[in-house]
Amino acid sequence: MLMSSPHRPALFRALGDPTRLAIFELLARQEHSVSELVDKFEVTQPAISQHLGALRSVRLVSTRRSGRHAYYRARPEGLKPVIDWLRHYQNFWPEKLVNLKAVLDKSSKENPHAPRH
Amino acid sequence: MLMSSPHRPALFRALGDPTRLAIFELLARQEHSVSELVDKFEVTQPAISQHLGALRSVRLVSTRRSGRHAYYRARPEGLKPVIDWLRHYQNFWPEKLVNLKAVLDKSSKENPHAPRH
DNA sequence: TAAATGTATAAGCAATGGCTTATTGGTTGT
DNA sequence: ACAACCAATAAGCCATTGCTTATACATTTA
Repeated sequence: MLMSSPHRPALFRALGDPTRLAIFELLARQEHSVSELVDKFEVTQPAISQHLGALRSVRLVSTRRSGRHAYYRARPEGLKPVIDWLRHYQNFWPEKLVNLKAVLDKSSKENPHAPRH
Repeated sequence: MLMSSPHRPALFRALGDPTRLAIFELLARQEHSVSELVDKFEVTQPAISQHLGALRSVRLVSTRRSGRHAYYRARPEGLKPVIDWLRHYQNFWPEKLVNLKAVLDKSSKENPHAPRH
């Protein structure tokens, strides 16, 4: 049976913990085994495994077993609900306020510290 | 002094509660007074005020006072850190995995939660 | 087989979060 | 002035969360 997409609050909640978000960001850059992740954070292995379980439960990461190692990587598609949600607002917010496509089109190197008000 | 943008985990956390996310979504569609929000949810006025305080603390909403009423509305710019974060991934994820622009270009009818006009 | 290794799960604990009722402060209307 | 009203804050309660240590399970290695 096809698994349903996690509810948006659950997705946001999964990303709402600093350690867990950092883990996700590492896994977005490249696959890591659990023990590799343990080496990179100040928490114990069970804590890492629990964070991975939380990320897995909202389908933000996938896992692959090889021998006694478990390799995790981010699932970019897992962010689709967030993207859809932003697109949703795109439809009824004044374009000038947040033009998602324009933002996404921008080169990432331009003014990372642009003023906000 | 210029206020700094909230850290991403804090932003995600603010959106990670179902009631608070629903409040934000209402405020994204149109301005509401606190008492109007109270009428739309099953929680008490203090609970609503606390959620609004949480959203305000990460700059996702702004407030305007008029007489004894306080009117809140969403701040689309408050979502910019989320958009920037997604764009960030755009730069090092294989395009086929999550082409944000493509997703944003898709017709909204395949989105089960498309906005009512 | 036994020991070591990698990971997941169990159990418990302190901190946090979201709610409630009670109260306060500020504004409007009589 | 007083009462009614709107919203924010205080204080307390209970559920959840993120961590820990202890343990279980599977795999590899000696």
